[in-house]
Amino acid sequence: MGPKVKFTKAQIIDSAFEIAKTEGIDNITMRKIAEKMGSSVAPIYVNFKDVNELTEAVMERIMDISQRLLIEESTGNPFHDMGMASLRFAKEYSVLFRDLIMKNNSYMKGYDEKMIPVLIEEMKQDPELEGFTVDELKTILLKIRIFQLGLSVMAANGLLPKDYEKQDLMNILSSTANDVILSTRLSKNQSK
Amino acid sequence: MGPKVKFTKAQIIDSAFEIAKTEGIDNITMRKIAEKMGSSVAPIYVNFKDVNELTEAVMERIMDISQRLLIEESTGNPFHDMGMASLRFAKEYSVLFRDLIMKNNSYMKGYDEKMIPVLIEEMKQDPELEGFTVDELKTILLKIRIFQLGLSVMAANGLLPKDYEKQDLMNILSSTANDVILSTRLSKNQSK
DNA sequence: CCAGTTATGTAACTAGCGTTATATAATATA
DNA sequence: TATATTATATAACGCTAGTTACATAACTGG
Repeated sequence: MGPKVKFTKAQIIDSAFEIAKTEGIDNITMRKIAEKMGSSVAPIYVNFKDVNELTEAVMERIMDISQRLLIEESTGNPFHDMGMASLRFAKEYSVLFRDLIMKNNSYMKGYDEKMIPVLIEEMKQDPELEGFTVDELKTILLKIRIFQLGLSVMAANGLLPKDYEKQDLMNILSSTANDVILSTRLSKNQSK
Repeated sequence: MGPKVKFTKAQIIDSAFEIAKTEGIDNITMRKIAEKMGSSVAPIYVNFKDVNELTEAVMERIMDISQRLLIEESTGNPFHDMGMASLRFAKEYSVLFRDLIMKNNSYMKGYDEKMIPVLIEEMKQDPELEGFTVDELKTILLKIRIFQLGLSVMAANGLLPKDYEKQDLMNILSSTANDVILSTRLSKNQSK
């Protein structure tokens, strides 16, 4: 019904994603994508209504990646998995990470709000966290999430000591998690 | 030697800062500033070579503010002061905070690097931190700085529980600081 | 009071953006 | 094979930037 397709939707998203990954989401432009593909802007407009629809597609691609990272790091320990996935994302896609955090975007917010009750449930099953009230668990989780975010932001911005590797990041994260848990347990027992 | 000055350098920076504060640093434009002042762009170019020189001036203004906050919160306890100042900045200037953190800017980086040795020295004097090695103090400080950054990012992005006030922020910060210190001391004693 | 200086306004130039109108050519179907 | 379809290229339109050229008018030193 027409000539052969030279530039597919997937290629367009790929190119747009490359730009977003290196220059940030706001720097996606129709002309840059076209140049990257060696085409004009015409094929883009055949596949996408406008630039918003295209950036939406790129956002979905980004969410897929963060989902993939979470699966790749899956060990069954939800703290570890989320921490590792978040840190990998912050390090491997630091520009995008900054974009997402900075944009205060609804993807992340909704994701968080869905994950918190799940994590609390997981925590209830964890023998290491036995004996805590739900409120205590919530506070522990909040502290760990705050720390993890701070760590990810530092990693994305190169604010950590030069020789810090991924393993060091995980170590300091789990070390601090232990600090919080241990300390909470102590003050709990003391007040008894 | 010429007509009266109607638009001073200070006024220009003020207007630019207002725009930055509400719309972000990238949204400073010559025409917007002019409109805010009720002038043309001409007075701006008399006072600044180009838009970069102007945004530099705005950055300095922002640094002045963060400095002012630090002084206003000064109680002698460096943890408390930095935490409070950072949290106030994140809450009162959330757009700017996001710009600064996420831009990976050299101001912050240099500031951090200068502050760390100072804080370590202060920590050495703190009776609550007696008996720790310098390496232990460094780890404690790093953990607290990471947590504080995460907390500030959450505050700036409205990611914390709805009813969280400034006092709650300080409470969770100092609570976590205590967790870290207590836990570090325990594991230190255990290994003896 | 005159001349030079300069603060300001106006309008234009350039560049990059999203978008669209038009032309062209390749393909499938009838 | 002829025609309708459609993927692509080109170029233009309108918009918003930063920047600058030019005109105007106010002030000051002589």
